[in-house]
This record gives sequence, C-alpha cells and structure tokens, in this order.
Amino acid sequence: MKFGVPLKTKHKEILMYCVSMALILFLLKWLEVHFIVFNYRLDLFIGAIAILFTVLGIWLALKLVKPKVETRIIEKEVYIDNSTQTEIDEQEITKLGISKRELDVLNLMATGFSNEEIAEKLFISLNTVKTHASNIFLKLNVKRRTMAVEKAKRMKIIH
Amino acid sequence: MKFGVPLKTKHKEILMYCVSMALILFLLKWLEVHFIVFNYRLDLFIGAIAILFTVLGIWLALKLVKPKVETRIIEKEVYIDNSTQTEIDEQEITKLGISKRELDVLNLMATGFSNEEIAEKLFISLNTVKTHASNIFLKLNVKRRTMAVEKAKRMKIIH
DNA sequence: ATTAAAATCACCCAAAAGTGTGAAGGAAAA
DNA sequence: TTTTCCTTCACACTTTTGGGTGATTTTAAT
Repeated sequence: MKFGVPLKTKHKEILMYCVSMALILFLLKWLEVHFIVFNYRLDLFIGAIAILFTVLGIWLALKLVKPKVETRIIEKEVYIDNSTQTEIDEQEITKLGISKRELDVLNLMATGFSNEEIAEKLFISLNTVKTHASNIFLKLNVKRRTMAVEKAKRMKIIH
Repeated sequence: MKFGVPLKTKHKEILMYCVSMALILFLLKWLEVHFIVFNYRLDLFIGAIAILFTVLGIWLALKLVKPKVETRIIEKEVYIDNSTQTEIDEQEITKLGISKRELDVLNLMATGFSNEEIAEKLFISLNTVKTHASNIFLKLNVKRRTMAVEKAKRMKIIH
C-alpha cells in the first residue's frame, strides 16, 4: 500500500481514526449496557459493528491511499518538415500562462477535433473542454478556435 | 465514491464482500458459542470484529477505487519532404475539383476568419460563404473547418 | 446556341462552438 | 495554515457553423 499524503497528515488521519474508533466502541459499550436488547440480539449487534467498521475502513482507505495512476496515451501525428525544425517555445507557453491541460486541448484542436471528440479523448466532460477552450482564447487573445490554432502555430506553442 | 471497474466486475466484488462477511459473521457466531471466553470479554470480541472489518473495508476500497487517469499526448513524428515544402500542389487542387472561389474561402478560413468576416472580405453574402465552405468540406471529406484547414495544409493546398 | 460548371444567394433546421457565472476539490506554493 | 492556481463540471444563453434544398445568374466550353 502506498501513501500519497505527507507523513504528518497521514498520522493525523490515523490518529483521528483511532480516536473515532475508541469513541464508537465506547458508545457501543454504553449502548450495550443500557439496552440489553443487544444481548439478546448479539448477531444484529455484531453485524452493525461489522458494517460500521467496514464503512470506516473504506473511508480510511479512500483518505489515505494514493490512487493508482493509469496512463492513457493518445498519439498525435505531427508533420514536420526537415528544414524548418519547429521547436516548441516553452518560454512562450509559460509566459502566456497556458497550463498543461489547456495545451492538451489546444493540440487536439489543432488536429481538427470537435470539442466533443476532445472531451472523449481526454476523458473529461464537454463543459470542461469548453472552459479550457475559453481560457485558451483569452490567453491567446483570439475569438475562435481556428484563430487560436493559427496563432499558436505561429508562436510555436504547437506544431 | 466512484468506481473504475466495469459494472459486472463491481457487482462481483460487492457480492464477494457480502458472502465473505456472512461467512465471517457465521464463523464468529460459532466461535462465540464454543468459546464462552468471549462472553466474558465482549469488549475484546467487539474490538476484534471492528479491526477485522476495518481491514475488510480498506481492502474493499482498494479493490474498487477508480485509478487516476493521466492523459498524455505523444507525438508521432512524420517527416515530410522539404523540397516541395512551400510549393502549392496545384494538381491536388484540380484533382479534388476545388474551384478558385472555394480556395479563396479556404485560405481565409485557414487564417482564422469567421464566415461573416470572409463574406465581408470577399464581398459576398454569408450564405455564399457557407455554400463554398460546405463544398470544401465535401471535397476534402471533412466535417469541420478546423479539420479542413489541417488537411489542406497537409496536402499543400494552402500554406 | 446549348450545355455545363461555377458562383451567387435564400431559408430552415440542427449541431457545435463560445460566453458568463458559479462552484468544488486537489495540488503546490507561500 | 492559508492562499493560489489548476482542473473539473454545470447550466443557461448566444452566436457560429454546417447540412440540405432549391433557385438564379455568370462564365466557359462544346
């Protein structure tokens, strides 16, 4: 099991878990003492505890475990001519404040994909693609995707 | 909570969990009957169950949690003969049956102008521009202007 | 003169693109 | 810890595009 949270945070989480476990056990003990019904229905009592702590365990795991990273690769064909080797101007990108995700969208845009298709390829919603697109247009100071692509190519942000 | 596993698999996991939970509860019941020690140490008994099911919960969560997806666009480089780089392939144009006016529209499209702007520049109506655009898409066998531009550039119909 | 292709435009309808606003979670930096 | 940026998404609304059909006028070729 891998933990993605910093140590201090992790310890706090675990501590919280221990405390709540103690509290819950105490509460259950109290309930047990006060409602003797449970003694006659030990099965139910234990079942309840089982479910409760299963949920707690799930919560703990979700909180602490670093999600597996699955990498999906999208191939994009880039046509390069040998003479004018188009290097990408990273500085321009950072200067404009274009984020990684926005660049993804921009690249797919340049290939001619629709927002819908881009959404599918990047596993995000159409709305998100639109948001990225809007931000790109703002940063590139253009009004349409075709202009964005044209300008981005001229500025060597994409090839 | 989001599940990254296909539905059928998810259901199987949950089913497995339920079955094992039932089995464990049954086992515990059996233990409870046979070793009365537990009756005198109910606290310990419950604590054990708590821990057991916490672990089970963690296991469940780990099994079912959706892996984080990182999308990466890798660029497949395709080198193009640079001798004919700036030259426009007239033959390709006539082969595709693209007319002069359509080419005008296509060029303005590539610069990023909207149909409206193209109409103004060419002194024709918006509808006419649309007609030309539609014909271009047909002839280039694409569905959108961005794709038309991309394809036309690749085919050296425009630069 | 006849024919054919190109260019022009209108209209309607549907789909895609773009705008604006708000919001929530996560990661990284201050 | 707080703050900031990135990423994600929703929803409502407007504009732009694109598809299909049909029609008229040039232009060019036969």
